[in-house]
Amino acid sequence: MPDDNSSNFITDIIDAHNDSARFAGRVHTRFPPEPNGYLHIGHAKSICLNFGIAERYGGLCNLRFDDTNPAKEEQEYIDAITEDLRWLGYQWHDRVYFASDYFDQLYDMAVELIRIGRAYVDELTPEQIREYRGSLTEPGRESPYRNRPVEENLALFEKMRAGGFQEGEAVLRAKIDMSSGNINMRDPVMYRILDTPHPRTGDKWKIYPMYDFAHGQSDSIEAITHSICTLEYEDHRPLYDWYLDNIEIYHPQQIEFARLNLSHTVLSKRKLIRLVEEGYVRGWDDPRMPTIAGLRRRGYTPSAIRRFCEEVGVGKVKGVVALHKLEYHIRQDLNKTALRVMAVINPLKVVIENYPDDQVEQMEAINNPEDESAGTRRVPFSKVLYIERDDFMEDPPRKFFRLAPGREVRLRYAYFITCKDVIKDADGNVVELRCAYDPETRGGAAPDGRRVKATLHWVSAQHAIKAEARLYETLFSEEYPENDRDKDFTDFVNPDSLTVVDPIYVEPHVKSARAGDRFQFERLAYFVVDEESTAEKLVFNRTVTLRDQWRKAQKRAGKPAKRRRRRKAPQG
RNA sequence: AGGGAAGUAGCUCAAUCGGCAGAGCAGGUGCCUUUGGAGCACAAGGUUAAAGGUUCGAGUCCUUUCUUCCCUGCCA
Repeated sequence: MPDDNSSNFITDIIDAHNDSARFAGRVHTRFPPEPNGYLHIGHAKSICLNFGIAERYGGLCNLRFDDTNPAKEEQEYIDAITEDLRWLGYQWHDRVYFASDYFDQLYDMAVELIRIGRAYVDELTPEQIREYRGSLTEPGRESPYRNRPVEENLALFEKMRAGGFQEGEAVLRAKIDMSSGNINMRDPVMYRILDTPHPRTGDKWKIYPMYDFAHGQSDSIEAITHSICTLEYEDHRPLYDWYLDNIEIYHPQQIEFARLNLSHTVLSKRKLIRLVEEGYVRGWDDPRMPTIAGLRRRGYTPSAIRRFCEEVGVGKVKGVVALHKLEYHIRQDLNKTALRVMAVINPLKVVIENYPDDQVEQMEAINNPEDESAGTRRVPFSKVLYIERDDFMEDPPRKFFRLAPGREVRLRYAYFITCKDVIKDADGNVVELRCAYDPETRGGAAPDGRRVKATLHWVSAQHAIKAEARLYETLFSEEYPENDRDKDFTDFVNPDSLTVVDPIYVEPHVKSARAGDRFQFERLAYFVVDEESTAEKLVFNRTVTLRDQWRKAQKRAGKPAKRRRRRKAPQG
């Protein structure tokens, strides 16, 4: 956000560069996704950082797809990433680039390194290359092909390009230092042979540059000033610098920061793709996924995600941010903007005995107490209602202030009612409440000034519309599903991460809601209309529950909130 | 003595040139309420990983130690 004035170690570096005029005061960043998966909340941090810094300094931020490995990359991902970025609200105008746009230039740079004796074609097998590389504590050995004459290397590299080798038969390597403590400097591979068509260049190339040989030069070509990446590239910076220095082209500054980790989920593409392919979720945009597409479908807003990213900040310390911090921001946002509506998820029938059989009243309700301009609506009230089953206890504990036999409570925007009788089935389950209302309390206030301790939400049984609710819990039951070395993270997938309740009963006002509309079901949670909704039936995704101090109080008292246990969806 | 990096409140981050260690969230207490779930107020929370040194003064500078993380793809 442009109004974010907080400094961090990256802005300190940029300020120093500006003071020394290293980049003549320019600030130009880039967001470089590889199109091999969907964007997730961790990418959002990088996006906010790169675009945010450009904005802050009046600079630019490019979108660049890092598409150097056609074996893994697909057009589907390019499209999805573009859509997610737009949804988050960032602008790159016409500055969308592809590393593959630079394949010709990269090839020329490679030829140049061969010419000056700093690159060679190696015909060791992949296994041999691994052996020759040495280990973390032992130096590597030089390849027998390392000192071929320039002309031979030139000819061989041309043969690689022309398809004269099979995959794995030859690579182009930089000639650096096989005894370096930094393994990335032990003659890294620059080009490998891949007989795979590329989504953008088709069959033109048989050889593809490695990340290290493509990224820095792409930054250079685009005149990037600050190339911000994650911590695992710290070891690559000497190589980033080496290529630029030896090719002798404009030299941006690579800066590494700690990627985002979030509790109760995983944020690596490799793991997310497993969740999708192994069927733990319904797809990349499953509302339980930490992907941008999943969060969008879950009902998250771009501004909540952006504020979250601003709040977690940027540093070099690896840590895990608690999921509740993300939830805090979406509640904060939705509290100000979501329309309030009444809905009953787990119904208990209430009959108002002294209310006229066929009477229907339209009660005026406030759409959003946080936003007067949202106006009011009318909610039908009649003799037979549903309230939330959790809002009644036959034998309530001391601090339970809701409905109980003989007790009076308020029905929101309607009347005070008193529970007169409890009707049970043969098994002793409560199936219906017989209540009396006080006609003097219409609208919810008593002329005699008497007060009630609770206000309940309700719907009129004959007017309520039926809908489906998808209640989500965390995707993983463990806070850190990746930290058990003996178990696979999928062992910790939460079996209760999705509970479908069908039907729930919603006040008729929402009948015309459309996919993407967000509501607060009062006293329960925020919900968003899912794209699978039809004209006949709305489907609601629970974005996040309201903060629940009753449940918290129960925990504190050491009594599990028995009546609040998640119930199974009714049949049907 | 393989290379690289990081240690400040429960979590995520601040702390200008060396000058009284702060904030948000979580947790706590209380107030209020026609959402008991909104809102508000208050308090608490620290041997700045440790030891030593320089200094009138060290989270910050120097030395040593400890802990944790990353690196042996023809992935990015």
